Amino acid sequence: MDDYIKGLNDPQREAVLHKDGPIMIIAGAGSGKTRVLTNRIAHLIGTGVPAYNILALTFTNKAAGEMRLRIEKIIGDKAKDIWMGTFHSVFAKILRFEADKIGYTSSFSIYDTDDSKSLIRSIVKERNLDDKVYKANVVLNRISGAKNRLISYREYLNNPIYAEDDRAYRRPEIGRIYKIYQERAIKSNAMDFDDLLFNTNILFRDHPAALQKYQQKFKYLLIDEFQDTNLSQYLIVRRLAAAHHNICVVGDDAQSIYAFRGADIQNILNFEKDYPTLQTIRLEQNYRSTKTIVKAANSLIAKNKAQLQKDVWTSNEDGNLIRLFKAMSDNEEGKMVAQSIFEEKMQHQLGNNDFAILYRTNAQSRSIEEALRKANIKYKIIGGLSFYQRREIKDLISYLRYTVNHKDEEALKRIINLPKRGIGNTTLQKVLATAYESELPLWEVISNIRKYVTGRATTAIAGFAELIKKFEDASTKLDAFETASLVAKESGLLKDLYEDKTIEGLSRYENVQELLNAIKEFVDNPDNQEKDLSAFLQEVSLATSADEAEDDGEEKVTLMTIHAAKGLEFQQVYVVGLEEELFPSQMALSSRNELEEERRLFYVAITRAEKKLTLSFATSRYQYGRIKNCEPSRFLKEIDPRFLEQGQGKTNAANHVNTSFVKNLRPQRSAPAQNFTHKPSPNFKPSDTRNLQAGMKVEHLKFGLGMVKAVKAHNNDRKAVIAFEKAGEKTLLLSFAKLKIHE
DNA sequence: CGCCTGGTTCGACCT
DNA sequence: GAACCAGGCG
Repeated sequence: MDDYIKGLNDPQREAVLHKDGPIMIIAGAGSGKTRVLTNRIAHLIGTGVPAYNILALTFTNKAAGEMRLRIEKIIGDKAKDIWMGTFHSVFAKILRFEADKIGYTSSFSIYDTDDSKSLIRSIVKERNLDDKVYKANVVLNRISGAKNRLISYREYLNNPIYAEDDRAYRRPEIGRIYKIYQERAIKSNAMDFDDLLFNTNILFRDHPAALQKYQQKFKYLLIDEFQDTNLSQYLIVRRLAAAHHNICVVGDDAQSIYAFRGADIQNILNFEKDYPTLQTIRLEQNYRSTKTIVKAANSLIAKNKAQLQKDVWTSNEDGNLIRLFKAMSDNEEGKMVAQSIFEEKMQHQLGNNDFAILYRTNAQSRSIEEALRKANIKYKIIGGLSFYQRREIKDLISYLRYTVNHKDEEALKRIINLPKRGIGNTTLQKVLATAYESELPLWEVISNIRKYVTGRATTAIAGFAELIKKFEDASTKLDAFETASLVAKESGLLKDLYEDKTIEGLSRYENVQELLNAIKEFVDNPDNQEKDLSAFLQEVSLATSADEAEDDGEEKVTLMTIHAAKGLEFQQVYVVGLEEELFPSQMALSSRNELEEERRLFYVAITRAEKKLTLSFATSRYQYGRIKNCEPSRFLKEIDPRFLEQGQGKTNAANHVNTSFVKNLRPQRSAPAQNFTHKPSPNFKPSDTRNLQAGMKVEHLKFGLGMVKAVKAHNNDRKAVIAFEKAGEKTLLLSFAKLKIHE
């Protein structure tokens, strides 16, 4: 037993040794939560609980994998039998087993956000609604919000509150769209992300035998990052725990940052009501950060009203004060950060891995990346456009999805004319309309196209149907990798890419190869019990951006959003873009709840740092291609100034920024300048010249995408693209205002 | 049908 | 700046 509790403090030990009954662990930032969780699971198994009776729900699949490895180190191979993963991946797996009970087949597709939005767009169009009012994003958010609260479309349509609300926003048709969306998804044998949880609830609600089976299987439940579960997720675990009440939740209300997708702090607050015998343990000692960082974080989060009483402390050293950089522009901010990282590496013999740069939005990475590249500092970006979102990858995946599931309408739309085989939108619409009107399955219409539709494109469609039949046939005889290779080749996708000799085309080709490699690995991995194509597709659809492995052995600075940084720690952390309307974001300003969530987000960012923390903001920044003036974030003023460099005794942090750094970082002069000599043609219409200033010099001309030349101008610190010139047509000049001048 | 292009719009964060 | 769309033309 000593093995499990060696070196733990009292509350940690208590959390590990507690075995039966409900327990809630409130784990402050850096309080050794992962260690407690792993040791607790190891202890359960060590005291006789079979590994397959344990279900551990984590926030990312990567976190699950790492935890499994750590448990394996303690108890060995048995750890393989623990069910571990995200809510979505675990319950998708269960739904595959039980699909027939809820009107699906086990090869159901998982719609990603793009698929969902595309489906909504077609419904809005079919119903002749105004797509300015019924924007796909808005509608999807509304539907998603309902599903996360377990409101079906029937309930939605019958609920006067929703109807009232939608009418107030002049979107009365949302309930109808929800209904059609859902019917269409079922017809396509497809579930979106929210359906995975929603349908699990339905399964457990309507099929007591199934529920019982999983209750008996999962005798011990552990839920990590409990503060970020939504109602739908919570009800699933509550149902599962109903038989044994062995439920352990771990979370920190101060780190709840996913309210926007339905996470509900009430889950933590209500937990005690649902489990009166609940034992609550608080882990308040921080092992990660310096006193300065812990206290600064506390001083910030104290401004929030809605929170559980907690006193996070540390016995670590005081450490450095928190640095604050003020930059003139986002580009300069990048330079300061790059320069600072360079210096820190030199002074303290650190590697790139010791640094992380965190930002509020993915778009902010651009200026930072540029600066790091110029400074020759290797970096990696977590998140952003993921591998699986790339066009060529989605193309092949759509083929695979359609091969496995002929009902998958969104996949069909993507591939039916890819590569071009002369099936245009008109034809596609005709086929879809035929299927809807005669209430036939899509595949029935496509595979017997001449029976239903006449016209030129029928030959092309018949050819397409042959192709798909061939793929389907292959999938029954070959393994997932062989099938996918065949599909890539015979569909013509690979050939298209191969013939594209541009740099872009080359990398696309490589990406497809990489996807095939991934499938090969999946097939060869002995830990995977199911190796068919749909198992692979399921895994791929639910891969988190944080899951993407990228390991060429080189040390790199990590760039990511704060959301993606949850659960991670770095010796030195830079939080950039601390400007009002960016962080906190514009939209959060009007609502106190949202403002408090932004504050928690900043709290998460600060508490990622072990030794040194640097905050920065710019006084101007690009947005939608134009310059925006920025004010320092209110959050900077909320940190107790005693913990900020040069902050003694003053109240306004932003006024005593360390500016010594700025002097060394004047923008460098580049490229020979020449006077701007272009004469605007009669067609010249200056649409936006806000960034165009007197005295600007033309820096260089650029051949951009296609046939367009860009004329760029700059003076000392402003840079602007002021015109595009169409090749061949002398001087059709349009005016734009941009800051970017490189490349 | 398919390509080109000019116009328009954009509420971040993630499964 | 990028993604998406409508409209025009070969």
